[in-house]
Formats: sequence, C-alpha cells, structure tokens
Amino acid sequence: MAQATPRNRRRGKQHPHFDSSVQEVFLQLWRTYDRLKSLEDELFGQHQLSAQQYNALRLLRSAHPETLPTLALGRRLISRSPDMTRMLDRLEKRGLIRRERRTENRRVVEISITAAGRLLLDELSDAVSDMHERQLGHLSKARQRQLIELLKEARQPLEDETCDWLEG
Amino acid sequence: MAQATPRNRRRGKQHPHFDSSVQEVFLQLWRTYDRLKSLEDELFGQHQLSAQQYNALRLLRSAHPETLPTLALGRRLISRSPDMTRMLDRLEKRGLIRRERRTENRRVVEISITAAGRLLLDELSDAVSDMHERQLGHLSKARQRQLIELLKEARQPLEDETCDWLEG
DNA sequence: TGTGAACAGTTGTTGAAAGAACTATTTTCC
DNA sequence: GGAAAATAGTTCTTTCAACAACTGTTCACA
Repeated sequence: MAQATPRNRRRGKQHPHFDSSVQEVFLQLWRTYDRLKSLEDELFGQHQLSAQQYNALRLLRSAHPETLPTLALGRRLISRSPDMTRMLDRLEKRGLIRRERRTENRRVVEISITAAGRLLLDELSDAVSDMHERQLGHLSKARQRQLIELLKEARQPLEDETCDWLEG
Repeated sequence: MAQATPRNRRRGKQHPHFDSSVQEVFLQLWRTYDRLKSLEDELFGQHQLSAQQYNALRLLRSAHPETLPTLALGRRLISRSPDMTRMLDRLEKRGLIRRERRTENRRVVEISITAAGRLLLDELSDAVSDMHERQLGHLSKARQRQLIELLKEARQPLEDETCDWLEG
C-alpha cells in the first residue's frame, strides 16, 4: 500500500521552494530561532555559558533560596537535556551552583544557585536586556503577544504533559 | 557607570516567569522549535540523517541536474554550518552526493546529488508528509500563513543579506 | 610579472550533545 | 520482610558542532 510514486513532490503549486506548506512553517521557525539564538550565543559565549546553562541559572535563581532536584530542573528547561549531570558538573566546577544529597532521600541531588551564580546573573542583566531589545525590540507588544499565541497553538499537540517548563 | 543594582529583574509585573516580554517570545519560539524538531529527529534519525543533512539533499535535488558550490549550498542551509566539509564527507561516503573540481576554477568544489540520494528522498517522501501532518496539521492554512509572516517580521532585522536561503 | 589580497575549502583540536547501559536508593506489595 | 519494580542520577562511547589555523587557487594591480 501507499505506493511510492517517485517525484510526488507536491512542488510547483503554491510552494515553489518547499515540499509542503507545513515545511515552510517549520523552516521559517527554524531560521528565526537560529537568527535570534545567534545573539544569545554571542552574548553568553563571552561568559563561557550556553543559552541552556543561562536558563538553568535563571530557573535556579527564581527558585532561590529553595533548591531543585536535578530532574525537576531538567523538566523545566526549554530543550530536554539528557546530559544534566555533566552540564551541572561544569557549573559546579565554576562555583555557580551547589549540589547536595539530603538524608531523607539519598537518591535525589538538590541543586541551588550560589552567591557567585547570582552575582554573575546580575552582572549579565543589562547586557541581556540590550540583547532582548536587539532580538525583538522592533516588534510591538501586540505582535509579540500574537506570535506567542500562535507558537503555543502550533506546538500544543506535541507538548508533553509531564513537562512543566511554563505556567501550565 | 550602569550601576549593577542587584535584583533589578523586571519580574513580578506582567511576566512572572520571565525577565522580559521579549524573553518570553524567545523561549516560546525555542520551545516550539524544539518540539517540532523532535519529530524531524525521530524520522530522519531512523535513516542516519540529521535535519540539516536532509535539507542539504533537498536543496541539491531542487538544483538537480545542476550542481552547487559548497559555500553556496552552505548559504542556503537554514542554520549556518561551519562544518560543511565534514557533513559532505559523510554524505559522500554513503554515496548520496558527488563532489567534483572543475578545471575552470580549481578552488570551488561542485556538489550534486546522486541517483542514490534522489532515491533516498523519494523513499522518505511519504513519511515526511506524515510528519508534516503531525507537526502542524492542526493549524489552518490561514494560521500557518499568519505564523510565517510573524516569523519573517521577527527576524527581519537580523537577516543577513548575503544569505539567500529563501525567495529573496 | 610577481606580490599581496581575496577566495574556497580543509584540517586539527577541543568541547559539548545523544543514547544506552549502569549504580545506588527507595517503594510496592505479596 | 524481602524480591521486584520504580526512581534518580551517573558513566561510557560515539558522534557532532565550534573555532581557529592552514593549504591551495585566483585576482588585482603596480
């Protein structure tokens, strides 16, 4: 079944450069993400941080002075990282986070941000604001809100319910 | 100057979880990209391809029977790849592309897709369509178009004019 | 005509992602 | 109360991406 007719490429109709309209959306999304991300990489790279690491620190700061178990932190990160351990190794080696095992459940490793970590975030704060301005400062708040809603709608069926990375 | 006032986090107003409204847009964009990309990875991974490699093959097919210089291909790819050479090495080793140096300009390496490469794309064609359906089939064409326009608008100031990855 | 600049790719190194297999700890439940 | 299952992280290995330095080729122009 589903005979593989060669050259059934759905091209030459509405979407000259794409296999389908969905593909165009995805490629536009990818491209836009890539361009905006390049600014993040530029800024955070100057401080030997990845965007993922910055977000981990940001989440830890917002939890501070509470702590977060490793996997709970992983679930809140934007893109799943199967390499939590080593990412945290790097942050710990630099003194930006602290790890501790509690006696009540010796399986979980509780993570918290250190004073040095918070200081680093504070030092970055202005540069981050500038970057945000360069990223999307040209979009009105209304357009930004519109974009957010469309993005949520776009990924909604693919959203993993066990992932509590955002307000519900 | 720009005294680093600690805790000037701009939070607690409109954006409880974010440093700013732009950051929310970026994180939503990142998350949506990540979710949609996971479907691409799942499909292409079964054939030992990355999404980037698939796109390279797609572009080569659309140029076929013409060839493309390495850097021209790189410019058309969605995310800039400073590692063209080794990516093409892998595709060439599998017989999916061909490389040749012409006598008129021995600096440039012309790339073309082989019959095996085109066959692979044809075999993938139906599965790719299914994936597109699962990615964004739930969005109406109008919503898709709206999203595309917002994405273009979002990255427009960051778009490198030397990058001709799309119609203009 | 020949020297320096520009161009097109390649190579080498280092660091980080992916995925699977593994260890240690706690819970479940008969 | 003890084996089996679930939970929480870690480690191993292979692969991939980033960055810079390098080779070879052509062009500009004095």
